[in-house]
Amino acid sequence: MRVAVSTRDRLVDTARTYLDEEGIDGIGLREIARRAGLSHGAPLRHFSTLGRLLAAVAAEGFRDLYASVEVAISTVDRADPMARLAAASFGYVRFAAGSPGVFGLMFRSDLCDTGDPEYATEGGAAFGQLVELVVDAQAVGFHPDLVSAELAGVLWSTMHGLASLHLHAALAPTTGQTDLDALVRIANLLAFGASPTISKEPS
Amino acid sequence: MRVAVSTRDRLVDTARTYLDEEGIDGIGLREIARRAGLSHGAPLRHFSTLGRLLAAVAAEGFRDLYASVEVAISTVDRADPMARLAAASFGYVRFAAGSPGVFGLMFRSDLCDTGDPEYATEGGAAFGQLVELVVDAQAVGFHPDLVSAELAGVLWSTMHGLASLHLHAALAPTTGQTDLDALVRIANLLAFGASPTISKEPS
DNA sequence: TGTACATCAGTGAACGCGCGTTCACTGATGTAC
DNA sequence: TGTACATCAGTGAACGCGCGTTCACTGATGTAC
Repeated sequence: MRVAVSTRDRLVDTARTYLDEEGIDGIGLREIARRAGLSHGAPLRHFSTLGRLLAAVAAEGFRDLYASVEVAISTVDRADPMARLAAASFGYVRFAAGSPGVFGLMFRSDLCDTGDPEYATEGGAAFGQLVELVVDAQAVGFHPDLVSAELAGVLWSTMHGLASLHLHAALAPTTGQTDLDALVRIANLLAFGASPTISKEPS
Repeated sequence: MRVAVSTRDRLVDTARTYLDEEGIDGIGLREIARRAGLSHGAPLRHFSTLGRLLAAVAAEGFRDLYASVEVAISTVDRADPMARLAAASFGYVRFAAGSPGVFGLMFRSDLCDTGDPEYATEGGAAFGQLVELVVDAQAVGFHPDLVSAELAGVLWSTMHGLASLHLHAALAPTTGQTDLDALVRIANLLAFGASPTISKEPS
């Protein structure tokens, strides 16, 4: 079933597809318009600048990241905060692995207009989701003395670093053909002493 | 004392200074030449392409990263592998904080010609340095069952993520005015259960 | 129901920009004899 | 010591490119009366 969709949404969708298929390199107003079957000036009827368009794409990415973490969390025991936190790690890197181009864009402040309110809102929501998980974990004894946001920042950084370096293939030549999930399992082991059940992949 | 230096080295130096002062955005052959007081075509007498020049800059960056880690390590007990590993984390982020532009460039494969042998050599050396530290730590009981290169990859990723997100100011708005060393201390606490002495900054 | 007007998405030509790279050249330096 | 030649770093004009953005326009749609 095809749904009638606004040109605006189609532009964002086209950009997302381009990014994940071709990478971030050739992204631009003209290329997006070309792929959407529009004249090269058309996107500016919907976004005042390229930076705004890309910010909308990135915001959509943060929404997907949020959803990916939700999916991962839903596969483990709701009453086990540590398991949820460990699952969130998998959710994070799976999003990055599944949408490498968008993931790469989301943290490129030279491309996205980070002043866009939607960008800030969605980015904040994704981080807030992790902070909540951390707070719950602290309530059951996981480093309750640390500032939640800082602890969340460190966990986020670990997943972010794993995903970034893996996607840039910076780790592959030195660590071999290691898959990302295996590295996340190690990261969880270091941070949480994660149990085997936690490190299992959700189906 | 000023030392006579080759134009080639001056170009690399000029690029490094530009990157750390102005960021990665306006980098290019013409800008580097301008700052070095040369005509815009001159750099091509020393580097066949811009990508090669930037690869040389990045290679120099890896050498500095290596040195920064060495400095950090030298401040702790040589006979304590865990302390050395924890100190290495500080060395990593200090390099990134001190040379944010070069650090940003080093992992931009769209800008650096990563086929450059010097780039690969120096990058490999920096990672190898960390692997050696990990091997020593494993010898005294730190997750001896894990593959050294994978464990090193996870630790590298954590520091890389912290440095990247911090420099992009992605963490600042949500975690507050947190300084980088504080986050590294938390990361070390999670990974190593680091003692206060380890988390102290080398002077 | 019909007419006049406003709105606005989309078009396509044009502008101005800075880029990486090429090219023919100049001029200084080093080398062979 | 002097001459002829080769080398090569550096110059500056030029090429061709694709970019983001502007602008006057067309044509379809919606609205007021």
